[in-house]
Amino acid sequence: MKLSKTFVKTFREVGKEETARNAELLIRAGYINKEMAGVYTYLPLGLKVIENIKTIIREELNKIDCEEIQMTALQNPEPWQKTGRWESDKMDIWFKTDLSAGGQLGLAPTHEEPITNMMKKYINSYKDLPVYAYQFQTKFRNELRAKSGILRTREFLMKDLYSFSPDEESHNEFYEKATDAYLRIYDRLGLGDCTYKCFASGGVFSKYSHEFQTFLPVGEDTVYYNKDRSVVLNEEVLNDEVLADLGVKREELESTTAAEVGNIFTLRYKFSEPLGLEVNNKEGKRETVFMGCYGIGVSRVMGVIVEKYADDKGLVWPENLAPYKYYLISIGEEGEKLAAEFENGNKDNIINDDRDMRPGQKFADAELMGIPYRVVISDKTLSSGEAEITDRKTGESKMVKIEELRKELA
RNA sequence: CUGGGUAUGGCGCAGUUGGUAGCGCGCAGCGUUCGGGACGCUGAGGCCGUCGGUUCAAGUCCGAUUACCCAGACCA
Repeated sequence: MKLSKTFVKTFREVGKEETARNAELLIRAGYINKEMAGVYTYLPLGLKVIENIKTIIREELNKIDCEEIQMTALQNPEPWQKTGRWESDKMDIWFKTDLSAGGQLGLAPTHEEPITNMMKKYINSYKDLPVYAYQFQTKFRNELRAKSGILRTREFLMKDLYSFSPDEESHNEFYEKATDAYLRIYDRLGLGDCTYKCFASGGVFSKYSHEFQTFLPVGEDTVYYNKDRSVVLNEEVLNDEVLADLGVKREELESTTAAEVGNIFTLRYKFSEPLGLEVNNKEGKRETVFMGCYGIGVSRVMGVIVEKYADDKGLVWPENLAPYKYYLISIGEEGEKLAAEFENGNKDNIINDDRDMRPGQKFADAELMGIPYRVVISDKTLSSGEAEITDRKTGESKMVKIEELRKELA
C-alpha cells in the first residue's frame, strides 16, 4: 500500500475524553474512528487486523467441523417471545425499532433464538445431528455505559458458534473439542501465555459456564486462581459451594483483573425446548436437541491484543495479525525507486511511506502503527548495498543486503 | 440509572469584570530544509452542542435539553 494514496491519517494527539489506551492508540494510528460512545468504525488498517483475527478463528473452527453462516442483525420478535427474552425486563440491553408497516423488530444482541428457530427447518432426524454452525456478526447491546474503548461497546463484532447435538454425551465431547480450539485460537492470537479457561456463572443456562479470561490490568473482571493456574474462577462464582466443587481453598487463591475474551455455555434444552427443536430418534420418537453456544468478541479481542502489546511509542502487532508486515521508508531518490519497486511487487504485505514528509515523522508513524518490520533504504545504507530492518517489538536493527531484502519482500 | 465533569475551525486547547473569537497541530501556496514529528513568509477554515430567557449587547449570565468523559451500579 502506498501511504500517500490512503485517506487515513495519523494523529499526534487525541482528546482527553478518550482515556482507554486501546482506543487512543487505534484512533491515533488510523485504525478506527469513534462515531459515538461505544460505536467505532473500522478503517482500512483496523479492518485488516479484524480480518486476520477472523481468519485464525475460522481456520480453527473449520478444523472441528464447524460451518460458517451469516445470520441477520434484524430480529423477528416471535422466537424471542417464545423463550421469554423479548421483554426488556428479561433482556435489558435490547435495541428495538419499529417497522413502518407496523410491528417491532429487534437489533440482534445474540442469536440463540433465531438460529434455533431456523434449525427446525433443517434438523428433523437424529441423522441430521450434530450441527455446528457459526458466524461473524455484528451484535447490538444497549449498554448503560460503554467504556474501555473497544472492550465494551454497544455495537461490536462477535463470533458465535452454536452446537446441536443428539444428547449430553456427544455434546460434552464437542464442548471439549471447542475448548481446545479456543485455546489454540488464543495461542495464535498471541494471548496464549496469559489466557485461561475460567469457571463462571452459567447464568440461567446451567450451573457453570466457562470463560476465557486474559489476565490484563485494564480487564473489567476479577478472577481468582491457584498457583499453577489449573483452577481459575470468576469472582462472581467465588462462594463456598463452588470452592468445594472445584476442590480448592479460598486461602490458596490469588486474584487479578482480567478481560473476558470468550465464553462457552452448555445450553441444554434452554432454547430448543421452548422453540420446539426436536428430532426423531432411532425408535421414531421425538427428542429435544441438546445445545451449546460459544462466543468470542472479535473486536474486543483486538482491543485486548492492543492493551497487551502496545508500548510508549504506540501499537505493536504480532506478525500474524499486523495489517502489513513491512513499513518502507526511503530517503533519497535511489531508495524511493527501490521502495516503489518492492511495494509494487507485494502490495498486501508492504506499506510504502511515500508521503512527502521528513523521515522523523515517518519513523514515528511506523512505530505508532505497530508494523512489525521497518525497512529504511537510504543513500547511506545503499552506499554499502544495504538496507536497515528494525524489529518493532525489540527495537533491534540489522543491515541486510538489497538482494536479500528483495527476496524477503517478494 | 446515581454522583462528578466536559461541549469553542479537521484534531488538541485558551478565552479575564458580558462589548461580536484566539493559540498549537493539521490543511493550501512559495522558499529553505531532508535519518527521529524542521523553519520562514502568505493564506483558507468557526452561527462558540441545541432550544429558550435576561441585556443596548451573550462563547461568557439564567433555564431547559442533547451528546460525550470518569467513578459506581449493571453486564450471556
